[in-house]
Amino acid sequence: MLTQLSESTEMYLKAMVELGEGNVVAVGRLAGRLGVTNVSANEMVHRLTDQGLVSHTPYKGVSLTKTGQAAACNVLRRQRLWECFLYEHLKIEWARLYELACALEHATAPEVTEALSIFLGDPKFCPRGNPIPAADGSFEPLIGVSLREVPVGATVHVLAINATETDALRYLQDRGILPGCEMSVMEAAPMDGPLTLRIVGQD
Amino acid sequence: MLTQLSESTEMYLKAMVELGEGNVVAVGRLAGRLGVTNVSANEMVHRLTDQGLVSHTPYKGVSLTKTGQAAACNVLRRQRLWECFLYEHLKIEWARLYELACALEHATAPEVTEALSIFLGDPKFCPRGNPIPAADGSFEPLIGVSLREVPVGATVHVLAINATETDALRYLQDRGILPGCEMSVMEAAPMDGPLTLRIVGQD
DNA sequence: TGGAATAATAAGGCCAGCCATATGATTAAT
DNA sequence: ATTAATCATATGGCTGGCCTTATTATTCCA
Repeated sequence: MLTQLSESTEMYLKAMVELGEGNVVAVGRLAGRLGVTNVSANEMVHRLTDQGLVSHTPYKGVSLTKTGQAAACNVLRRQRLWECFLYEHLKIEWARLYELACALEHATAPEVTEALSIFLGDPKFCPRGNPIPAADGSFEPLIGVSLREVPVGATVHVLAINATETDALRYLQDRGILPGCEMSVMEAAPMDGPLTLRIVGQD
Repeated sequence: MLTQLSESTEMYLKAMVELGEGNVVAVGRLAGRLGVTNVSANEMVHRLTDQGLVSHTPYKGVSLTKTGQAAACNVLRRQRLWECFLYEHLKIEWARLYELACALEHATAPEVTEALSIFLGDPKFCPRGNPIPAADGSFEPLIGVSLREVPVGATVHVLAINATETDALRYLQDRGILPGCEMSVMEAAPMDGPLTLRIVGQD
């Protein structure tokens, strides 16, 4: 059924979940995320549509079909299980987990995925704090708040990191901004400008 | 330097080591092993030559250059380390190790390879009995004898399995023909016909 | 030495996934 | 209502890796 999707296909599907705001994603955002041109993303969206993985309403956006959703969760599961393995057992640097696990995920057969999950003790979250979809495809997204929506002065716990680029992750890592960390918002510059944070336990 | 080789390139290089009889391999045998036509293998050999990975003497065969040798050993190292991991930690069926590890090997960054080796305790042999090249590329092939060369009546220990196809491996697995097993050659049919073996400990 | 088997090359084609450039269509905001 | 920005589409092109179907070289063996 999941006839074996190409690496590229898996990346598109995963990207859709990762930036899936309410399920409909603009093709342009997909393109940006995947580092391809809008034209290329558009072509690919057509192919994905033909395969029944997404549905595309021109000028509106793309959304995952049932099948696409299942496939995407499966990719996410592999990705995040590998992140756990690389972090806990191979002691790989936190900031590189996403990148390195991403390469492995496309090469992982179902029996390896499930054996890996068992080996790891069926973890429910990856080292970036994101939930790991279950083997049956069930997947409950985090209930949390984007940092941008936190009022100035409030103190929060970091639930998960959404960034995926190694550089961005390293930036956070260097400042100790990891899941579980506690911080308060000191200042928010206008026009989506920089946030000034105080990390609890640092000065 | 090892600029990142394509999956296909890595497969060709690995195949050359695996069936490297005295280092010069006929293009036809490469094609057979990789399941492509002779024409395709020939084209690919050209590309590999252009990349300085192999050297090809028409009508004679192909051999690995220094660079190609190093790259091939590196692939082999990844392959066999993953075999160890899949077998010892994920409890994957012996006959499927090659196939599943093969997929992972191409997606494995250097730091993952080395961290994996440490995690596994720097194993020297894979579950098929073949040596794992060292991180520096050093690699001493096994000293053993092909079963076809064993005289009738002799008793031998199985040092390593060379087969890579899952079906062939499963055939051996089902008969308990694994590294370490002891057997004697009862009969050898002419013209490279079947061998009749007695496995020590079985009747 | 001549023929069979094997190897190499040439020519044309396919597919996925990307690219650029250019032209329409739609949306949203003034 | 007009316009800028975004999105879609058409066209043509590229690369890697594979394919088939010839045709031509070479090797090896009888």
